[in-house]
Amino acid sequence: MPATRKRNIDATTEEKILEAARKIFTQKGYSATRTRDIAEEAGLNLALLNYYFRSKEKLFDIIMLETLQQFMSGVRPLLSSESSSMEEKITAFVGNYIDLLIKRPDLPLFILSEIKANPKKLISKLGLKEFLMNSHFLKQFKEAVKTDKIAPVHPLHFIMNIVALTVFPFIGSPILQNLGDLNTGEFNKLMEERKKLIPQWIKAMIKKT
Amino acid sequence: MPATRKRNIDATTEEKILEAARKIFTQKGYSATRTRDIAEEAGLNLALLNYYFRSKEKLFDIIMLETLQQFMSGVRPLLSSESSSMEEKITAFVGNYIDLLIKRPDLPLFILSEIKANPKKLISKLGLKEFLMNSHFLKQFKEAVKTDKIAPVHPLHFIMNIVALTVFPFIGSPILQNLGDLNTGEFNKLMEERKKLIPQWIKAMIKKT
DNA sequence: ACTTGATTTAATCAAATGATTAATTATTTT
DNA sequence: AAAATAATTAATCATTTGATTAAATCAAGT
Repeated sequence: MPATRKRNIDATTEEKILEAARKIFTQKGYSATRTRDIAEEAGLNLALLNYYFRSKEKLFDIIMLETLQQFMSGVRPLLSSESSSMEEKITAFVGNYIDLLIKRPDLPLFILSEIKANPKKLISKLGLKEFLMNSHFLKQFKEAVKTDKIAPVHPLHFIMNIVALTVFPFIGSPILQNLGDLNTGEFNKLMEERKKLIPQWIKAMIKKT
Repeated sequence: MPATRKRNIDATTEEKILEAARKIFTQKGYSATRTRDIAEEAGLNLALLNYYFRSKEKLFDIIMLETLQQFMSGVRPLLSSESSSMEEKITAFVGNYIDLLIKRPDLPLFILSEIKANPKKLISKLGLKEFLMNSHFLKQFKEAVKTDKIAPVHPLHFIMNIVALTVFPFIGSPILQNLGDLNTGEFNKLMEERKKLIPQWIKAMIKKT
């Protein structure tokens, strides 16, 4: 019964497994990771994975839930705020995500691949829809369209564009780094630049012509 | 020896295998597809895969090469043309890709996932670098920066942005369709809109402020 | 019709892989 | 210290999976 174990010194076996699973799963995806890879990465006996987490799938579910929450947690309060302008929200959103993605660049491809493999199971766990639909951010956008301050397009275009400009470079980084002869440090410097640039670009895009 | 076989009526077993492999590989990726899935999809005995293509990996290599070529073929002549303006090239590029991706929406995630799993093997086969670096398109961009017609940013930002706005919606479509309560037809209609919108947006983005 | 070679099938193999077991070691409780 | 419980290990299972084999079927040339 690992759930109520006694020994609990140092970072614990359980945490080692989670850490290794996090690394391997996000790196290779569910199908391509072998439980043995995780055990080896953690420096532990294979049987311990099942002792602590019952199965590969259960372990994966934990990692995936945790990952989705991490991916959403930063953005919720940020887009809900009633006291910030739409532009401020965009700047905060972009800055927040680029910081996260510089630290964990393989999150987007991991999440999108697994959602494609299992949309029903995962999309609800993202909980994006319920949240975004009622967000102050969306209200501000619709209001700006209504009062003729910005060009009228489907809100989804607007959201797609912000996310695309922010997230896509990390999904395409192997190609893009190769294309620009950039090492990871140089690439990240470009991403840092985008924190300022994307809000400016978005602003220019939505301006009425 | 399938290479010099006699019988060759109807679309041939070989083509059936390729068709099935194309479908399953692009749908699930290399690791998650079982050779048995392909055989079943093709309605053929499993042993035929190896009879015709030697191994799962060799079959995959054929599909992947074909896919990368399809992904690049349209764009090469288009960005090389000496007789079109930069704006015209962007419009042609976006239109070309959105048409392709409406037909084959899972190409981008497939390609990007497999490149991540095996960058060395695949990036060279894309052959993007050699091509883009010498393209008329890039020359036009640099010239426009130099003559102060557009805002000076790293060319990679510019390329990222065009590709991101065009391709990302298809990568994120499960989430985006859910978010907007759209069926595939409605989603595609939005993508059609983007053929006109993206060039306008790009134009606005690069305008000097 | 017969022979030859290509194609197809059913059966099977060997390795990989997720999972379990039984024994061992370590820690906590009494 | 002894007993009880928890954690760990090595060995093994059962299934899946990519691949092969040997026999059967089919088409074309003679």
